[in-house]
Order: sequence, then structure tokens, then C-alpha cells
Amino acid sequence: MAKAKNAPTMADVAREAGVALGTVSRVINGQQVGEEFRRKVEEAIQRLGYQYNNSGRALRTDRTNTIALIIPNTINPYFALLVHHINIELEKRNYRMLLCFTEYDRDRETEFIQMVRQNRADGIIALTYNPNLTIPDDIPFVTIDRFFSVSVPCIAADNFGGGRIAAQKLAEFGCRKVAFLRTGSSLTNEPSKRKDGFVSACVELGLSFEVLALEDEAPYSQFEAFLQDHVVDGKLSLDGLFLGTDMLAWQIIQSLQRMGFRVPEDVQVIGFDGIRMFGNQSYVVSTIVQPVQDIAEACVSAVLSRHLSTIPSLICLPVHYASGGTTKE
Amino acid sequence: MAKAKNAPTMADVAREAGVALGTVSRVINGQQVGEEFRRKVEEAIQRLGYQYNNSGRALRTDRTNTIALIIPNTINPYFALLVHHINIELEKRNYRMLLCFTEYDRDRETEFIQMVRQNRADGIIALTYNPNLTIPDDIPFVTIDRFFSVSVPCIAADNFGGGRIAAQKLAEFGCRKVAFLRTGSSLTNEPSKRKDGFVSACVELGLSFEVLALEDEAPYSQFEAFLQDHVVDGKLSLDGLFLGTDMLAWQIIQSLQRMGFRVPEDVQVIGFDGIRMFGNQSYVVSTIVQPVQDIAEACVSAVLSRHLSTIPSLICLPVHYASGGTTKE
DNA sequence: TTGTATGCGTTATCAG
DNA sequence: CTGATAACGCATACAA
Repeated sequence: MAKAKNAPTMADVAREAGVALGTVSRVINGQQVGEEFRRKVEEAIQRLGYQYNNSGRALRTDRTNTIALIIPNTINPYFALLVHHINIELEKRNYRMLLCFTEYDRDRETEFIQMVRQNRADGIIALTYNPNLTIPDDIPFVTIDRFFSVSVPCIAADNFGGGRIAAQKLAEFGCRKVAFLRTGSSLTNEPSKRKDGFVSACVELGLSFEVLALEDEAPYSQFEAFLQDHVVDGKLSLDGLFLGTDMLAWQIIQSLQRMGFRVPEDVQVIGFDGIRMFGNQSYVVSTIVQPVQDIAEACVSAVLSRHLSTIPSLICLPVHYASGGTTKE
Repeated sequence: MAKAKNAPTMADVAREAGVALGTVSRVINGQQVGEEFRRKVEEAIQRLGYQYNNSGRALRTDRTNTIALIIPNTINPYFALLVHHINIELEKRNYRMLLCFTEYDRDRETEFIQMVRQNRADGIIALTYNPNLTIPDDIPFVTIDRFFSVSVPCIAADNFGGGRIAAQKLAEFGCRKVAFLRTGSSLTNEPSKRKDGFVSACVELGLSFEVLALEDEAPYSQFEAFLQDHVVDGKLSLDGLFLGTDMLAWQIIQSLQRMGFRVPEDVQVIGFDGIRMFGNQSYVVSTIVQPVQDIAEACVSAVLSRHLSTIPSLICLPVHYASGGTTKE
């Protein structure tokens, strides 16, 4: 037993202060207590170095001041950003975060919900991919980027709007023939709308476009094949690309450079997410920036809301464009 | 109250199974129980959908199966990697992680230790910078990259060895005049040894070298001034640079390119940490790779060790070199 | 306003 | 091997 088990309790404080146990509790919870009593209790707390024990309170109130965050990992910089801002928002409200990494494993998504229940978290914020995931109805649940039902609030960036902006920017920067490429689960989630917005704006602008949407399992080489297919007389027949994520954009740029094309001179590229070098430097590629901080704030205030049912079932937050040097401003 | 408060308890299970409360507890904790009893209990658990309640156990045993991780943030990709692997290691051992972001704020480092105590975490893994931080002696404490005393295990990469490798590689790739640049706290922590190793190998190899170590607060422009000072007749008088971190390496490369120099043709660059693009793609720069997974494993097994005092006070884990295209292999 | 007493769900001790 | 029962630290309903 490495831990010192002699930590003072409220009873010790009460004895030291010469007051009742309940009074100590009331002082600690900031309730109405006589000035003299409060002073005595606070002094006793100081003298004993009393530390509040959350386990007792959790048992008694069935509230742990903990919110679970279920997310694939923290290696992907976008997820890392999300974890960071959600934790900050939780901390502001005096909540702790219980982190659950799924690694995109669908079974683990389900198992974590069990685990979270055992740990009596006060709510769950989840970014998941399991198509059959059952949402618990006995614990506040908020999802990111994926709509389950009207009773489960979904927080997402304005993916559709982002797609539109991408098309508009490419057009504005002189593109004539563009394409949208993405990979992702077959699940129709919010990010799927990036394509829809892009297509919508292309049609509106009379911009010639193509779309290539691959499944998650598809090998990356299929994207390279697509690019190869668009080489005519040594030149690329596309002059603008919009990619589902910044990561894909970056990969595509590598491929283009290997093929001997220059970005943005020969072909302009826009990604999605708003990933910065080392999290705080310049954007990795020109991109549609997700409002991560607002998303985090919305998730936390939704999951902590006393009346979850009054939360809109889909909260869409505005995105914006930012240059990362892969477009011709 | 959003949460359903009618969750079944062990007493309910006991009643349903027609056994005693203690028997249920023993079944759940995998202790010796008669076959028939075990079956009855397990069936009752199924029927009632019983979920173990950790709050009760935590109160009773004063163990929460939670380890606190105190770290600046998760935006820096190196920290993100650390958080990820530590969480994985904890999960393997059926432990949860309590994440604390300090944002490099020294006061918060101290406050978190209080908070962690209140939450009765079973141990702390900390990556801190507060020079006056008081290590609690009533809770297992392990530190990353910073040595406090022989009684506080410190886990770190072999920073000295990494510095040596950097010098050796630069020499091997044909450099004649190199420099080490870094920024960091004045704190003498383990990463400070990157310089020592580098210098040691330079001396050994007879490689001409310079060193520029700036304080955290120093403006980045001082690095650019240093570079400017080494431009002679439009050429850089240095042909190899070793930087304290990959992030600094990347920033320096930006500066060099703005100044019209090419990397690695004109000057070769090696960083430290082993940051990959998007966490899983190619290395951002040529680098000394920290063994993050091993560090995580060491931290977790140290902090969970029953006899912390038997843990070596400094655990140094081997690093290796990896190319990121900023060196001439 | 303050004191007292009970119970939250669990583990552990002791009898049987 | 199993059953009954007493804590663990705290919040709260109720009594004073």
C-alpha cells in the first residue's frame, strides 16, 4: 500500500474545529454558515491540511464531475486539438475528463460505454464510427460529426458550407476544372456534406468538377491512379483539388510532386480541418478551418445541460478559409 | 437530474440470485466461489443488467484505478504522442487517466497536485517546469524528462546519446562546421543533455561547432540574427545544424529558406523528438526519435509499481536517428 | 442556523 | 465456502 491512509476526514475537521460534521460539509459546499463557525472550520482545515475526498461525494450524490470523451486517438492532430479544447472547457466548469481511445475499433466504442457507466461519468461526448452503436438513454450523450437521432445532440462544423467555400475559393483563384477527393467510412456522417457543399457551389458557379469518394479500406494507390488518369500530354487536366481532410491533401501534394507537378503553380489544393504545423505554426495546407474551440464549447455545454432535450439536435458551427501556401491568392 | 438513479446494486443482484451480498462481491472480484453460486450470480447479473459501481469501491478501498497525467498540453505533437501511449499503457492495466493541462503555467502545476489528491488518483505522471514544485510524498510520483531527487523516478530518452548521434550523423554526411541551437527553460532538465552529448561528440570527432542556447522568453528573432551573423559572401558558414526540438528545426528551416538557402543542399538540419506529419506520415525533419512508447511503458509501470523505492531514480531509454529529408544520406 | 443520524455501493472481517 | 454486518467519507433530511 503505497498511499498514506491517514488522510484527515470531515469528521476530523469537525472535531478539531469543535463543530458538527454537517457544518463542515456546509462550509465546504459554500452554504449558509455562521461567520464564527465558518472561521473555525476553515482554520481547522488549514491546521489539518484537510483534502476533500471526491469518492465519498461521488458515492453519496452519484455525480462524479467527470465527462467521458470517446475519440479514436490523439495522434491525429485534429483529434488532439479537440481533446485539448474539450478538456479546457471542462476544466472551466470544474469537470474532469475520462479519455477513451477507440483506435477506430467499433467494438471498443461499445465497450467504453459500459466502462463509462461503471465509472459513473456524468455524460459522454463521442466521436464514433460504429454504425450499430447503441446510445445509452440513461446518461447524457452528445456526438461530434455524426447524427444519430433528434434526441442525441450532434455538434459539427458547417461541413456543407465549408465545401462551398472551397469551391468558391478555387474558382476565385482561377481554377477551371476541379475535383473533390476523399476517403472515409461509408457511414453518412456530417463530414460527408463536404462533398455536397462543394458540388453545390461548383454547379452554381458553372465550374467543371469530378468526385472520387473511396471507402476507408481502399488503398491510397487508387488516388494516384486517379491523378495519373488525368495526365494529358504530360500536363494535369485538373487545376484545382479539394480534399476531404488536410491529411489527404498533404498526401496528394506528395504524390503530385513525385509526379513532377508543382503546387500551387500547376494545381491548387485545399484541404479541410485547419491543421497547423506543430499545432501552433502555419497551416500545413490551404484549408477550411474547423472551429474547434467553438465545437468543444458546444459539446461541453450541451452535455452538461440539465435539459438535454432542449438542445438542438444538430448544431452547425461556421468554418472559414485559411491559406497554407497551396493556393494562388 | 438527467441520470437514471435506479441502477441495480449488488444487493439487488444478491436478492435476485438468492445469495448473500458478499457472495456477489466475491464473484465479481473473481474470488473462490462455489460453481452453483457463481452461476446463479452471473445469471442474476445478466437479468438485471447490473453495472459495477466504481464510486463505492473507490470509497471503500481508497483506490480509484486512476493515474493523473500532468502535461503542458496536447497540441504539441510530442505531448499528444505521449498522452496517447500513456493512456494505452494504462488501459492495458485497467487504469484510467486523469488529464491535467498546465499550459506551462507553474501555478497550475501545483494546483493540479491538490486536485489530484482530492480525486484520490493512485499516482501521478508529470512533465513539469516549475522549479519549486513540491513532490507529494503520500502518492506515487513519476516524472518525465526532469530529475528531482533520487526518490522520484525520472523517465527520459537518452538525450545525451541523442546529441551524440546527431553530431555523428552530421559528420558522416559531410558537415565541417556545425551548430547547436535550442530554446528552453533555464531549468537543468534531461533535454539539456542534448547539447552536452552533441558537444561531446563534436569534440571527439574534431568537428568545429558553435552553441546558442536561448531562454524560453527570448524572441525567435535572435535565432535569425545568429544565422545572419554566419552569412559570409552570401554563403552560410555553417553546413550542419542540430536543433533542440523538431519544432525549432522546422522554424529554422523556414528562416533559412526565406534567406535563400536550401536544405539539405546548403545546410543539413537535424531536430529532436521524432515528430511525424499528422502523427503517422513521414518525419517532419531529419530527427533523433524519442522512444515514446517505451517512455510511456516505463512511466506507467513505475508509477504502478508497489515498491516505488526499488525503481531506478533515472531511467534512460535509447533513441535513434531517422531521416526526414533535411540531411544528405 | 447547527447538530444528529442515516445511507449511498462496495469490500472485508468475522461467524457459521 | 457462504452469510451477515460493519465501515469507508460524504450530503442531506430531520430534529433541536
